[in-house]
Amino acid sequence: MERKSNSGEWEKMKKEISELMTEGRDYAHELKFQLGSSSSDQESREHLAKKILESYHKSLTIMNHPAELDQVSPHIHGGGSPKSDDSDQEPHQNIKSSKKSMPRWTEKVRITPGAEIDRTLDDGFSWRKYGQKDILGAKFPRGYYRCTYRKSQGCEATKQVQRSNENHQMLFEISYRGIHSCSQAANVRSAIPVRVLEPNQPQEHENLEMVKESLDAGHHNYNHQSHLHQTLQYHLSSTPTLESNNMMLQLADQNIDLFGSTSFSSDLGANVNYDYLASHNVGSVSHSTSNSPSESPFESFDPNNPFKGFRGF
DNA sequence: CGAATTTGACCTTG
DNA sequence: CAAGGTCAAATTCG
Repeated sequence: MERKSNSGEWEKMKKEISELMTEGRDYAHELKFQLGSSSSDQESREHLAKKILESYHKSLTIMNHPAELDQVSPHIHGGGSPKSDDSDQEPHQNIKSSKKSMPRWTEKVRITPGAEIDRTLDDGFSWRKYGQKDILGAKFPRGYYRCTYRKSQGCEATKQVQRSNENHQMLFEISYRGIHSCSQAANVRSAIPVRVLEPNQPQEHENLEMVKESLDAGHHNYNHQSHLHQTLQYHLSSTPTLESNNMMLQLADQNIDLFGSTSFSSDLGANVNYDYLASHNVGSVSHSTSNSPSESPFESFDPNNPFKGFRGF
């Protein structure tokens, strides 16, 4: 065998592949999510599939033709076209974890009237709102939140909360970015995306099921998924902070598996419908302040009742 | 009075 | 350039 070249080249290649694979994973996450969601169009799914294939292709190309590294693999970030090279001007150094590489995922939370919102929308983390923006085509503004402990503990986790256009029930799309590194991460159970399925799922997934299966076929190891989840919880409850963070990063890599089969039935009653993940929270910082904040479109459903005394875990 | 939110300006990105 | 994302001063909350 021919060792390709110096170790620098190898490292570079390794990094590129890693990024590509990460990108592919993220797209796969999104696709997986959309497959499980009733609201996603064929077009975006195809787009995602294309992106995934692209990632594979590039990775393979790099491995087979390391010389072309520079051309093949620009840079990856979610959502956009694979162009742009930030090799030139860098306004700000990304010494810290660049946002690009942060794990991202989205969940949808539906709330039917009568649900205990305050409790339902609380993922256990403390969030601090830092912005709100009107989004084109969206009826409600999008809220931007970051971890309360960003300053004190350098926790970079953020999330965006978007209420979907007027539906009968309130539907929120919550996008998370970054993993909590704050001390809260050790205490919050579901800092990791774990899918929660409702018993009465829509019969939407008929056509999708095939695609889904073909996806799953790639990593057909259903059984250890729940094991993974258990491992996670174990770590979360037994490990203070940073370790669990690493743990979660690893797990973030395995989300695809987790989504596949891990399922709970919430004992919250029929009011709550988790479309995706287990962790969520719609913006209202329910830990230190405001319970019935203002007339923000998010809290506008203001439950006159804080439901402070819900049963513990 | 300190902490959280609001909100318009400013920065980034496609 | 426009849409999205973030900053930060002013304001509100507890």
